Amino acid sequence: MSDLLERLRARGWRLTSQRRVVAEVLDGEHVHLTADEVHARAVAHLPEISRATVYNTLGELVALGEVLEVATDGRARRYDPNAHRAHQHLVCSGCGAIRDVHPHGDPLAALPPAERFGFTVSGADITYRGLCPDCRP
Amino acid sequence: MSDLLERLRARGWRLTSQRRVVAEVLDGEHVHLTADEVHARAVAHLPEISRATVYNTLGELVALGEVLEVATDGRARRYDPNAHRAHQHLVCSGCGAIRDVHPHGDPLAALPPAERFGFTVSGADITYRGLCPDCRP
DNA sequence: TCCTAACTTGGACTTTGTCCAAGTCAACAC
DNA sequence: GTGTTGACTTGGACAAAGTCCAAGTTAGGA
Repeated sequence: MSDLLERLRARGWRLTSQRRVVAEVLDGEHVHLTADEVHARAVAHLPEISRATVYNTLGELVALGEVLEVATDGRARRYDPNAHRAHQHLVCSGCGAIRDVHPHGDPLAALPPAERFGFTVSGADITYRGLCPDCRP
Repeated sequence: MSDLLERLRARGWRLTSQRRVVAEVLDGEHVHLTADEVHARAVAHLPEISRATVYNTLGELVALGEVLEVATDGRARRYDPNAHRAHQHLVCSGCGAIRDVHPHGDPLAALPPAERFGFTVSGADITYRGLCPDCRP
C-alpha cells in the first residue's frame, strides 16, 4: 500500500498522519469494513482521529478510484480496497460475510441493446447471495 | 393489485385501510420508491397513517415475497412491486433513475464452483450502471 | 523558518430506520 | 347486529449512518 501513498502524493495529496492511518487500515486486512469499523481501527493507531476525517478520506479514496464502495444490504456502506482487479461479491444471507469472487465472462454482454433504454452502460455490480458453510442448516 | 389484496387476505392478513393504501401506492406507479416516498404518497390518501406503519407494512410485504427491496446506492432502501418476474436494475449514475431490465442467461452460471467457497448460492442481484439519455454529456 | 491553503476537529444536524406502550379496530362468533 | 379479542396502528423516543461547518492545526513549498 506504499504504492497507494505514492499515487496519492503524485496526485497532489497532502500526506497527513490521518490519511496514512486510514490507508494502512484498508491495506492491513483485506476485508470489507464499514466507515465506523475503519474509524475504530484507525483510532487504535491514532487516538485523536475524528469520524469526519475518516468519512472524508474514504470519500476521497473512492472518488480517486483507489477504493470501492459496496452496498450489499442497504445498511452501512462498506469499503473495498481491492479496486484494481475487477471482481464481484458473494454475501452470506445468514451472517453477512462477504467474499470477493471472479465470475467469468462480461456481465454487460447479457444486457441486450433493447434493454438499455438509451443508457450508456458502463459497468455492472453483482451481488451473489447464499449461505456460507457456517450458516447452512 | 386487487390480486395482491386477495393473496394477503388468503394469508390471514387483516386488511386495514393503512395496508390497503400502501398496497395501492406501490401498485399505482411502477417505480422504485423509498419508504419515505411511499409514506408521503400514502398520506395523500390517508392523512393519519404513520411512518411506523409504512415501515412495518413494507417489511411484511418483503417477507412475504410480494415486494423486493433494492439497495442500489447505500442510501435509502427502495421498494420494487415487480416481485413476480425475475429482473435486474439499471441505474443512472447521474440522476439516480432506475429501470427494470431483463438480461438473458442465468447470472449464477458465470460463477464457477471454485469461486463459491462452499456457499450454497441461491441468487444474484445485478446493478447495471451508466448514464441515462438525459444525463449524458 | 515562515506562510498559507489544505486539512482536521468536534459537535450539531439530517436522514433512515427501529422500538415500544397505549390505543384502535377487523373479523370472527354468536 | 353486537360483542370480543388479538392483531394492528400510532406517535414519539431512540439508534445508526452520514453530512456540514466554523475554528484550529499543519504539510510542504518559498
